[in-house]
Amino acid sequence: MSAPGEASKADLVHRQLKEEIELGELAPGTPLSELWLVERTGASRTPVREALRRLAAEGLVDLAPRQGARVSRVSLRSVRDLFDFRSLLEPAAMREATEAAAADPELRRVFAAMRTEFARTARRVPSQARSRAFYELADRFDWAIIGATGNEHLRRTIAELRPHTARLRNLSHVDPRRVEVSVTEHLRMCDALLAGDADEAAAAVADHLAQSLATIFRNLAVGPGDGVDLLG
Amino acid sequence: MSAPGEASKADLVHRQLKEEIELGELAPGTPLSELWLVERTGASRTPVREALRRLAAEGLVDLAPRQGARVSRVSLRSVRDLFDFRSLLEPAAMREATEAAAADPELRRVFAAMRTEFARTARRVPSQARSRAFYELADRFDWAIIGATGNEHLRRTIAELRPHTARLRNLSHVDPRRVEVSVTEHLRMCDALLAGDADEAAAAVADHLAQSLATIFRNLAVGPGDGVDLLG
DNA sequence: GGTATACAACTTGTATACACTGTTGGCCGT
DNA sequence: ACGGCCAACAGTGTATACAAGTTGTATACC
Repeated sequence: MSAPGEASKADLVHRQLKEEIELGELAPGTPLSELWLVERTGASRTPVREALRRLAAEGLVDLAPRQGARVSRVSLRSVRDLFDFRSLLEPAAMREATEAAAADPELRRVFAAMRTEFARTARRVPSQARSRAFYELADRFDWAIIGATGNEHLRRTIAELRPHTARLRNLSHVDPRRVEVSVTEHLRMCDALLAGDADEAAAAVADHLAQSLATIFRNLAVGPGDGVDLLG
Repeated sequence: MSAPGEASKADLVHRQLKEEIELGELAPGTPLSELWLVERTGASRTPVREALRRLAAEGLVDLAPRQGARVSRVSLRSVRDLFDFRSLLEPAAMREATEAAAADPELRRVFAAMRTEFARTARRVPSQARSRAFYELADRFDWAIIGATGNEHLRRTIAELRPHTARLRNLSHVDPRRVEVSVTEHLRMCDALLAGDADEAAAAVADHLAQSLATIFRNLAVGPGDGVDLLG
């Protein structure tokens, strides 16, 4: 309790790198030499190594045994895989959250408050600030869903996918019209969840994911072939 | 190709520990001091640490920040979570495998051969040897399904759950009658897969998992409460 | 001119020494 | 006898030195 940091240097390096990869500041394909990270972070090789291994386990870094680490690349294939997988997991999580909310008034209150915030966001004029505010709110919503998920495996797996999704958002530019639609999708999810309608809530998540994927593909569609790496 | 080991010491330690945990030789709750593992494995602390972190990421080891690692405990809750999660993932994987097999004659041949082996197993007299042979075959079947899964996330996640399942099997004793039923369940899966009936294949997996869970709960049911740790 | 080979720089893999924290047992005081 | 304090210990977190492998380049040879 008295620990100055509570977090080890490995934690700090891990968090910092994860954030930079998520934000796209470290572009896909960027080589991550341990020594370079040592200079950059001030930590020694041991915690840097640990952070790299963790990132590799999360799929944010590609690790080649004796030749170093790179920020993982993003292919059209990997995007499709990611969203297919999310489409499998997140409706299930939403179902659990819906049932949890039905049984827990406090949780219901939290989601009701978020619904109000989404509605308020919907009425704001489109702007970069609104987009930022929306995505920040959507993040909190997602975390609330994750938190309401009882199944440890499901919770951890979904949480591990989030940085990938966030990175995609940050690598492609935000489309204001997409925000418009996404707000209404979130309202639909909130309504179903608050109504205790698990099927509808799950369907809402699935639709939301399908729409997100379509938008991302539209904004990313560039390369000649399918297996082409987008960035890096 | 000329590398003497191809595998780093961290890999070796990781693999060894994983196997020992899976087999139950290292019981849940067993403290895993780094120094003890250093003596035990002959490697130095660095690879030992890396192996421990990896095992922790896989959920086979519980890591308490400044006080060491223990083999992760198994609770009724964790068993339920595991099987609920598998029930979400594996039918989806089976669907993918079914479609892959429909499109790939070579793959179909592999599964047909396995079906034959399952049938042969069914005709053997019940014995410990048959049980071992069956589980070895079932393992190969599972890996074939995993291998036929196109989605990287799905594949990796399912693969990561396998050691947990195997450990449960090894911690509870094998029930010969369960083997009997499980063989027929696998035959049903093979038939559906070879017939290209994805729905039936998925349903077969779901039933198989439900039966497995029921058996494990029957064989483990002991403790007073729900949250009670079984071993360690 | 092209190819093979030896070398050099750099990278990761491993071992070990040091720093710091949490725990445990005993001791003292009450 | 019981409870709290303190010190020795054990264990992890970190830094760094050393070993081994890989890649790219320059050079010699065909």
